Amino acid sequence: MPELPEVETVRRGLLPALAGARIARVEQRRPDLRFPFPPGFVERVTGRRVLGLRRRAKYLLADLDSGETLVMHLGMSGSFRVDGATPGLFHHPRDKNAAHDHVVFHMESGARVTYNDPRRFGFMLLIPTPELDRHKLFEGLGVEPLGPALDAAFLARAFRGRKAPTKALLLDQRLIAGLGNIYVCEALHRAGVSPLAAGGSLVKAAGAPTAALGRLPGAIREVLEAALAAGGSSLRDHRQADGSLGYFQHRFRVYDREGAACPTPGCHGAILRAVQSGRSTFYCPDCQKPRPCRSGSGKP
DNA sequence: AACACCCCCTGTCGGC
DNA sequence: TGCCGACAGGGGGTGT
Repeated sequence: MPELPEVETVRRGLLPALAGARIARVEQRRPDLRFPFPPGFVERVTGRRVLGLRRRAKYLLADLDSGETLVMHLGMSGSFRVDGATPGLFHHPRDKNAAHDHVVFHMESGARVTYNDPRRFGFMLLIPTPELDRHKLFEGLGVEPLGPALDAAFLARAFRGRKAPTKALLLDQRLIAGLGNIYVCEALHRAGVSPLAAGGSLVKAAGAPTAALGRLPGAIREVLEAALAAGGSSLRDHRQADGSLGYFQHRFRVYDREGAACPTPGCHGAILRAVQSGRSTFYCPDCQKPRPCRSGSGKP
């Protein structure tokens, strides 16, 4: 499930149960997820108070009063469920997946925060809080797509001279941190940019962004904001921490819509599926042409 | 350096 | 109905 809007939605959902709360007990039900849990994981987390819950890219960061930060990544199929403290919210179908409940945080308040992850591509680490920015996982991370650093000039600098397709560059967490396969497809469509075009083709010789590249930051921001407002996308029954479903998946314009009519007004194209670096790309070949002709004169 | 490809793991879905 | 391959929101590692 988890790209930026989903991880941020999870963060907000966990806030009431975690922020300022003390972890009374931890159940770690297996030795590893994608990576082994850090040595002494249970002991280092038990009894700690959670000072705050932040997000960076697709990582959740719980700052503990021990001076360590619990770093959590949801991988492809990770999710959190909160229950116990506020009865009567929403009853999650928990039994079905209980085999994949790998970590349970029992809060002092009585709330239970359960991490479930069938594919186990997620992971948890403990890193001293002051060292986070220097840690291997974070030091190379790119800009936050909803932050002020993402603009046309930034993309022009990042894309200049690059032969990799635009899709691959937008997925590269070292450039922009937080986008995933869905929202890259959606943003490219909204901007009218071909996912197949070389990144460098969107930058003029002098290093200035083309009109097409200029539309991308706004398109990225718009689609992320809209997804956030919808509580993220709920694919494969994925739920928010309170058990509710995000509904942005109903607003996908291209993702997983191969063969459907392009939703761009006036466009008569049909959505295609392509494979780029082993992952599906969905796009409209008519309004996402390699040579952007949507604005400006269209001259070379 | 930059890019393409493989892999980790489980579940689900479509085709035969 | 059942079996089998393809594919899934991520990203680390390796080989060219």
